[in-house]
Amino acid sequence: MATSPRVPTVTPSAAHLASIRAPLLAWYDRNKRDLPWRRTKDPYAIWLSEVMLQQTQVSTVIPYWERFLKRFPTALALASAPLDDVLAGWKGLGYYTRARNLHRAAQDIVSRFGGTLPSTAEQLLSLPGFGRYTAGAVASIAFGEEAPLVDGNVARVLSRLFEVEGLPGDREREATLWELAGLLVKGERPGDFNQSLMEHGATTCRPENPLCLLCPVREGCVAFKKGRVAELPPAKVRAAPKKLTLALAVWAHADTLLFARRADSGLFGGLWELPAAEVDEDATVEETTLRLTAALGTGVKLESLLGTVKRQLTHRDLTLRMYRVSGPKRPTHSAAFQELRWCTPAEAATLGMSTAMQRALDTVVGTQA
DNA sequence: TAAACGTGGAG
DNA sequence: TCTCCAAGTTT
Repeated sequence: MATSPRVPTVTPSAAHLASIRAPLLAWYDRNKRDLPWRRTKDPYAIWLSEVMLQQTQVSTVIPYWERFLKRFPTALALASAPLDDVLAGWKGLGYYTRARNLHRAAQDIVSRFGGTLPSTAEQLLSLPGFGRYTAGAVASIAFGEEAPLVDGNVARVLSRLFEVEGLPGDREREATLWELAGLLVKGERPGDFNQSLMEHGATTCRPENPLCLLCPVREGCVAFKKGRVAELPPAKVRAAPKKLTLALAVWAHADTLLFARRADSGLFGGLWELPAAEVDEDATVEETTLRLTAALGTGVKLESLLGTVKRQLTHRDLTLRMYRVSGPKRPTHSAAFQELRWCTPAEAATLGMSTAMQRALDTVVGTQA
């Protein structure tokens, strides 16, 4: 099948590339932040940092990274741990599929690579949770491969430096950015260079109010030259969050409450919760009773509304309604959940649980006290 | 391919 | 309070 040659949007000269690479690397050596994962050469620890940093801010990640590494110090330790423990270690970080993929990848690393991470981007790409970015990051930073990477920072920096047009997600734009990143990474210290690009984007070439006066590569920046820094790259269009209302069953027995583990896929996949059923925003008590009865597989009676928790997720406008419920027969399993368990709030605190659910739990436990 | 997937920090 | 978003991947 013939493929038409793609016309490059930009064709930077060797001089232009050189005017960026060396100054940026030198700037990085002088200005890089002292981050804990920059003090290690352990590929596993570096991989962990890259996964945690996906869509997550540095300051949030630091304590998680240190705690997780103590609990699961090697790929082998992680592979051997129960998924439940891994999710508990990820508790509160969000995007929980990352934790499940991390766990699966560790098991692949043990079974396919003898417990040691493979060293090339191409091999890493075959592991769960490794996309193009993470493969390039681990290959270059941990193993010194001249593998490019493009994250949000790099996309912004390169868009400005080379005046790359197009909206985030545009195919041709993405191809151009990866091509530029691939040209720039060739040379000494590819891992440090990749990090310099990201560090520059995070601290200087920021989305809003970039510090162009402090920029080490201002001379080579087409957007700066043309006064287009503020308009490149264009902001991404974001879909309005959809409403999701969940009725939560607060079923008390002795000093325990009923908890359920969600299905592995979808929102809060694999996490524990007060048993939840989706309801209409304006659902009646009868409708809510039916939904919770169906979810638990046994008849329940709604005693009272104990409270409501609202959370804003990126794509969801989440409302949690906590209902005290009772019933003639206490369930121990249900088709709607992977597992049911009666445990005390203290025991529940050690389970993998979303922050949203933790808030709901704190609310009802406070209500009962 | 567009949509789904969490959270807390910053302005 | 509210909007935007931060070192992306998966389906």
